This record gives sequence, structure tokens and C-alpha cells, in this order.
Amino acid sequence: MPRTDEANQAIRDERRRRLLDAAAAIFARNGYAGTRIEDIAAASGASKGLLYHYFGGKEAVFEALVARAVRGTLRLLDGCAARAGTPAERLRWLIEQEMAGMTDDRLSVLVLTQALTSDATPSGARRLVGELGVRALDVTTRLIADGQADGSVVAGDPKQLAELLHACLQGLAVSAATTGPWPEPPSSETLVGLLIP
Amino acid sequence: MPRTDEANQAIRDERRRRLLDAAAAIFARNGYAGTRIEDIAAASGASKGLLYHYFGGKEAVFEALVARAVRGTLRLLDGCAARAGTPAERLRWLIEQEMAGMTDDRLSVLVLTQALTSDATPSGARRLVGELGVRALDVTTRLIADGQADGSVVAGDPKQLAELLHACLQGLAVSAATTGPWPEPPSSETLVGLLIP
Amino acid sequence: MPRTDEANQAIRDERRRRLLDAAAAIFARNGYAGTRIEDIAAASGASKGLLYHYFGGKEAVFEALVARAVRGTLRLLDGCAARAGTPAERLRWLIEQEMAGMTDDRLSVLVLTQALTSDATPSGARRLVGELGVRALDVTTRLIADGQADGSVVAGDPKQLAELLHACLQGLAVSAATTGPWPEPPSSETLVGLLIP
Amino acid sequence: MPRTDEANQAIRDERRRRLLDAAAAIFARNGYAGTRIEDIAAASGASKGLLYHYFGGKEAVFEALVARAVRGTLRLLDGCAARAGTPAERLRWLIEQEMAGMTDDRLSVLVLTQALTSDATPSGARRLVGELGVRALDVTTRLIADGQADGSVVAGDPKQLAELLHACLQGLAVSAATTGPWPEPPSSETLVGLLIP
DNA sequence: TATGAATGAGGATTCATTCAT
DNA sequence: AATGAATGAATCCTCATTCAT
Repeated sequence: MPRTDEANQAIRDERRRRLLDAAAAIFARNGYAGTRIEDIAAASGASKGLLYHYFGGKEAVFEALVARAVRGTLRLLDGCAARAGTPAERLRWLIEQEMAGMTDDRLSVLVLTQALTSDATPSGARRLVGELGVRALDVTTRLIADGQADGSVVAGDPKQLAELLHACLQGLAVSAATTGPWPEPPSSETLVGLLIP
Repeated sequence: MPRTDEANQAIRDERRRRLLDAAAAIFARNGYAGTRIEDIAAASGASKGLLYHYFGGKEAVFEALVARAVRGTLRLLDGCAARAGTPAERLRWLIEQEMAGMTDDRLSVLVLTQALTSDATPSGARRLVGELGVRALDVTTRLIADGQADGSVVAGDPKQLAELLHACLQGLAVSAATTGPWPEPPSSETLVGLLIP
Repeated sequence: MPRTDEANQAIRDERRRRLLDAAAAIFARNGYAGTRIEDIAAASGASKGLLYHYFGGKEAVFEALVARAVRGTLRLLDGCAARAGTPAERLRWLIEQEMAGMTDDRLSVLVLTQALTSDATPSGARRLVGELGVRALDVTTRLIADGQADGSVVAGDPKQLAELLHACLQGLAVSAATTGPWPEPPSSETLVGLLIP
Repeated sequence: MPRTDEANQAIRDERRRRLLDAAAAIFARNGYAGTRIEDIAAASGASKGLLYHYFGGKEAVFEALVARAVRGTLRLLDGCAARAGTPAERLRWLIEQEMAGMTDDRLSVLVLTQALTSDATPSGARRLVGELGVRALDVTTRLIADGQADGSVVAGDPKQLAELLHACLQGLAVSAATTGPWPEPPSSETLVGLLIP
């Protein structure tokens, strides 16, 4: 009896996930241009050919990877939007979640940073990351503006404050991913204090 | 008659500077692996061969570039150390200088970030950046500790606060270099407020 | 389905042999520095890339070639050592075999000579040829000394006679390979007469 | 008062000689293709430009070098032709002279061998060496034939014997130049014995 | 589905040669 | 006459991609 279609699909999904995991590690370390398809194949224990079966090319692998990382962050933003509580409470939650993510999934952060800082990355990936940035900035700007309305967030141009927050978060993420895991990660409280006195 | 040695030296110095300037722009945009020697040559108005005449190879160009950027930051740190004033004043000055540098010389920041975040980068450059990081952290940690002693800086582990500060500064620098020049750059005051209430 | 491992190995062995054969012809004619990888590839009917796939670089191709030629000569020396008969008979056999080899496999001789006479040659290859020379000299010196003991070989310092013999053999080999095949190759008898009256 | 034309010419000749001496050493070690103009310039203490002033290019330097070496050997052949004595005596003298030359001027020998064994050498040089070879073979063949006529030289086809002799002489020359100076050079007597019992 | 041999365009590097001074 | 900065064609080498099995 042949495998059911569902079983086949499960096998495919599992393979795909493994290939992407290997790709994440390599792309994160070497950047898009510095990564060789062969390295990903070797790291995932599969052959080069298989990567082409599943993804179609180097660009496609990178874009799939970026898409996965973007989806994760979007989930976070959606979670924040759906959340109950005062603006300050939700802002605090968002910051805490992002800082927690840095230590859990540092590879994604590096991949997103690579995509952001280098013109050599495929345009599809660039676009995805750009859209994510806009989305994140929107959510945060609104949250800050709402917080300022009820007096719980410091004064200042909400968009600039949001940009400052995200720049700091990204800097921390790169720092976390680069210098190895912090022995004790910096408390999110200090960063929260930037906005919420 | 051949040129005098001084004339030759002047030609060499000028050429070298122009090549490095062109290289900074290209490396900053495309990363080490994503940059083609030919692009640098074209951007500087010279031939490929001349780059090899002056630097010996792609790695050497990148390292020379990183070395130049590192020297600039070291000058800043030395300037801070030589400065009069309370710890809080000197900390504030350092932050202001670094944020000013982001808008003046954004290329260097990107190049340093590339060197920091990618394993595909020449090892000599990696080392230089690593040493710079350690140095900067040292200076800042001491400044924070001194500031805490006289009560002008917020409480907390000085080294962690220093790491937080530098992560935020780097995040801002990348953000500044990536998103184009801010219409109005974020006031350094907000970031200063992170440490100095 | 992928090929079986044996099938792959067979393909690899066959390809490798063909690439080396082509390389021998080109290196012999043009020397190491004067040979272009592309020429070897074209002569063997393969692509440039495949040479790198199999050997890893120009130096490695040359060394593999020299190693093959050295192995052939070592087999001859071992054959001589294992042979029955008086020293004079075995010496005669060795000379005859070497002179026969010149016409059969003139390419190897030229490659070995290139490796011997040019510093521009990869050091690995230089070493191999050097070791072969020492070995050949040892065997011949002993053979001559033994022959002198039973009076069948002319008097004189055995090592110097051995050097003379090998120099003449190499000169003949180069001459044979360079001037095209002799219409009638010089009889080995005359050269034998140098040592065996 | 400007230098006289003769003085200028003397300076030029001296320069030229020094450049050629340096070129001989480098070409002998590395072959034509393996030699860089820059290396010759460095070894001679002059600039690249000067080599072009005096010779016009890499090929011309090599050809000048080969021409010089060929002239030397032709002088030897002429000397032999002009010599009094029996054929056997003159043959012996020629062999002795050539073997003496190996130790005196080993660079020339290597350069001539490079020119002979590699297709990558300039055609002008190839032609010169080829003509020298023909000339040397002619002289020796005649000498051997004459010697056979009066019974002082071994029997056999004179041309083949001449080829054998020259092959051996060249082999010895390469051996001499390659293995470093012999502690005690092989006696020319043994080689003479090849032809003259 | 899975493999790895094979290709070739692209990019790094070398080096003979030119030329302003 | 002499120098060495500058060029670019030629060459080495890499690696994304294809495809027979």
C-alpha cells in the first residue's frame, strides 16, 4: 500500500523545514552573497540537487527563509494588536517579547539584518523585510501616540520614538547574535524605561 | 628623468585615499562577498590592476578600509578619555559625537557592521573590529561606573548598561545608514536619558 | 534514482585518466607555467570546471601527473631489484627498459624533466622527482658496484658512473621526445658499452 | 663637456650585459613562461622600464640571451674545426671543452634546454637553438666519420653516434646545472670512451 | 524523489607593456 | 636615460545551475 498523500506531504514539509534550518545557519553567518548552495546542502545532509527540487534556486531559498522570519514577527505584531490592556502595558509586552525572541531565534534576526543592510540580497527578500519594517513602525507609532494621550509614555514625536526603539531593538538583536548568548541578557526594563518613565 | 620620491609619494597617497573612498561606498552597500573589485575600480575611476598595485587584493582593501574606520572611532574614544568634566558630561559628549558621526560618515558604520556580522569577512578585519568593540566597551563601562559613584548615572550593572548603549548606538547607525538620512535625526537627548535621568 | 556508488566511481576513474592523459601532452609541450588550464580541458573534451572538480587546481593536476610518471619508473626499479641474473645482466635489462620507455611514453619523460629543471614548478612535484632521482641513483650505484666486484663492469667510482648513466639516459629521453620519434632509435648496446666492455 | 660617444657606448654595453646576466639567472631557473619581467628588473637592480629601453620586450630579452649562449657554443665548434690534429684528438678536445663549459656557464645550458624543450618559448629563440643543434650535429658527425675512416673511432652509423653523444652531453649539462656543482665532475674520459676505445 | 557529475558565465588575480615625468 | 604609476588582456578559479541516471 502506497503512502497516503498526507504522509507524503508531511515528509515533504519536514524535509523543507530541515533544509531551511540549515540554510538559516549558513546565511546568517555568511550573508547572501557569501553563502554557497553547496554549504547549505552539506549542512543539511542533503544534495545540492534536492535544494533545487524544493526551492528552485539560491534566491528562492533565501526568500523562503526571510518569509518565515517575517511571518514570525508579524505574528508578534498581530498578537500585540489583539491584546487587552493599556497602551503602556502592550508596549511593554511587545518589547519583552522581542527581546525574548533574540535569544530564542537569533538566526532569523541576523538573516533579516543581512537582508536589510546589503544591496546584494534578492529583491523579493528586500521587499518583504521593508514591508515588515513599515508594519512594525506603524504599530509601534500608534501605541506610543496612544500612550502619550493617557500620559503613560514620554513626550516627543511618536514616529521618531518608534524609530529609536526599533533601532535599539535591532542593535541589541545583532549584538546578541554576534557576541554569543549573553550570560544574563540585559533586562528589558532599561529599554522600556526609554519610553515609559 | 623619473619623478622625485616626494612627488611619487603624493600621487600614491592621493590615489590610495580615492580608492578607499570608492571602496567604502561599494562595500557598505554590498558587503564583502557581494562586492566586485571591478566595481570599486570603476567607481574610483581607476583600473582593476591599480587596486592590486596598491593593496594586493580584495581582502587587503577591505582590511585597510576597516582599519581606517577603526582609527576614526579610536580617536573619538581617546578624545573622550582626555576630556575634562564629570563622568556624566563626558558620557553625554561621547553619545553626541557618535550620533553626529552616524550622519557624517555612515559608510564606515556599515562597513564595520558588515565586518562584525559576517563570517565571510576577512579575518584580519574581524579582529580589528573585535578589538575596537572591546576597547569601546571598556571606556564606556568605566565612565558609567564613575557616573554611578557620584549618582549622576542610573543604577545597574555598568557592563550591561554599556552593552545596551552600544547596541542601541549601532542599531541607530545602521538605521541611519540604511533608511537614508533622517529628515530630522533623533535627538541624542532621548538616548542620553537611558542612562542619565 | 541516483547512480550507484560503483557506477560513479567508474565514471570518476575514467574521467580522471582522460584528464591526466590530456594534461600530460600539454604540460610536456609547454611546461608548467606555459600551460593554460583551458587547453588541458579542451584537449580532454571536458570543461575547465571539471578539472577543478577532480584535482582542485593547476598545481594538483601537475602533481598528479608527476606522481603517475614517478610510479611508473619506480615499478621499473622494483622490477630490476626483483630480477634474477648477474649484475651486468640486470644493468643491461634496466638500460634497455628505460630506452624502450622513452619511445613508448615520451610525455612522462618531458614532464619529469620540466619538474626537474624549473623552479616555477609546484614544490610537491619537485619533491617527488627528487626522491625518484635519489632512488634510481641508489639502485644503479649498487648494481654497478656489484658488477665491478665480479669484474663485469668497468672500473671507476660507482656513484659517478651511475650519475653519468642517468644523465645520458635523460639526455636521450629529452632528445627522443623533442626531435620526434627516431627513425631507428639508437641501439641501447652503445650506451651499455659505456659501462660493460 | 659631454661624454664622448665611445664612453656612452661603453656604458650602454655594460648595462646591457648586466641586464642579460640577471635575465639568464631568472630564465634559467623559471623558464620563459615562468619568468616575470619584474623579477629580472629586480634582480638586475634596474627598473622595468629600462628593460624595455634596451630590449623592447620579454621575447627580445630571451632571444638576446639565447643568441649570446648560441654564439658561445658556435665559437667552440669553430675552434674545433680550425684545430690541428687527428679526428680522434679533435673529438676528445670538443668533449672536454663542452664538459668544462658545463661547470663554468651552467646558466646558458639551462636556458638553451628551456628553449629546446618548451613550445612556449618565442619562435626566434627556438630557431636559433635548432640551428645550433643542426650545426653541432654536422660537425660531430663528420668528425666521427673521419675517425672511423682511420680506425680510431668505434664503428656504427656516424649520425646516430653523434646524436647519442650530444644527448649525453646535454643530459650531463642539465644534471650539472640542476644538482648543483659536482663535488668532482665526472671525468670526460668515460664519455670519450663511448666513442674512442 | 534524490544524487552528484558536468557546465560555463562571472569574478579575482597576474603581468607584459605603455607613458608621463 | 630612467622610473614606476597605470592599464587591460589573459588567465586562474568559483559556484549557481542543469541533467542523466
